[in-house]
Amino acid sequence: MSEIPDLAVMAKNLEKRLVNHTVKDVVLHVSKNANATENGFYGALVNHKIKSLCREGKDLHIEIGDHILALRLMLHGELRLVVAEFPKFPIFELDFGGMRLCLTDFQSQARPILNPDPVVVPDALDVSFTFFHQMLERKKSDIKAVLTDQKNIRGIGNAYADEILYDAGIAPHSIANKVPAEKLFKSMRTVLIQAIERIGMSDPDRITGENRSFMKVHLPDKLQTLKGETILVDKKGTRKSYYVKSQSFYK
DNA sequence: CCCTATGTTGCGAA
DNA sequence: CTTCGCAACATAGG
Repeated sequence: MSEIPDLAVMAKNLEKRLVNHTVKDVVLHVSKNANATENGFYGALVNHKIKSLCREGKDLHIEIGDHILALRLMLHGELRLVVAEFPKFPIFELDFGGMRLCLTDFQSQARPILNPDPVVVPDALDVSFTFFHQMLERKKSDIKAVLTDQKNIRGIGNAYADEILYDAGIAPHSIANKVPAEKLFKSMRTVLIQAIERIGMSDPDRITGENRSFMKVHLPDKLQTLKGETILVDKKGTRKSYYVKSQSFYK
């Protein structure tokens, strides 16, 4: 659920809280999706300091000693910094001796990844226009499916894809290689960067959850946008797209 | 009780 | 072979 903006704010706030803390213990509560055993995480991470923490696509990357610990939140993963609490649905935790960082997920899909493979797919906020344009040229599927597929560009999910396409005035089921690439590229950056700024301002200490109060069209409970446009809903497979009539359909 | 939410995976179809 | 579309999985909370 968490996409680039929420994760970016989370990463910044967590970094403030965690840099220079030493990992004293690790607990792997749910191992089925992890790429290492509890002993593997323990050996790599314990007695090492947190050097930095950043967002990479939809993952958080924590640099600990000479290792990278990636946390992938999937749909419902949440992070909490706690002292005495033991949050429900624990997946993994880093213990700093008193304070603990807990990854939880009621669907048990969130996972810790030790030393993830180096990333080759560019992030939506790092990708060059040239690369983005060439990637779109190769795709004949729905533009929305292209934007949300992490094999193309990383970090955008169902909700922000709707917001970006609304901003660009492009209908979600347009054919990817027919849409105005430059317009879409600009909207992608504008929407994501503005959301990071707004969430950062309104939730200066947020380390979990998401803030969708700034969304303009991905509004499951509303019939109209703030501008009074009727919100249309389309279901393709089980994914819903929210958009308005004025978004052009390129085919 | 039934429905909703959606990231990711994997398979069948084109 | 490649690419696309969709079903399947996970399950708390409304």
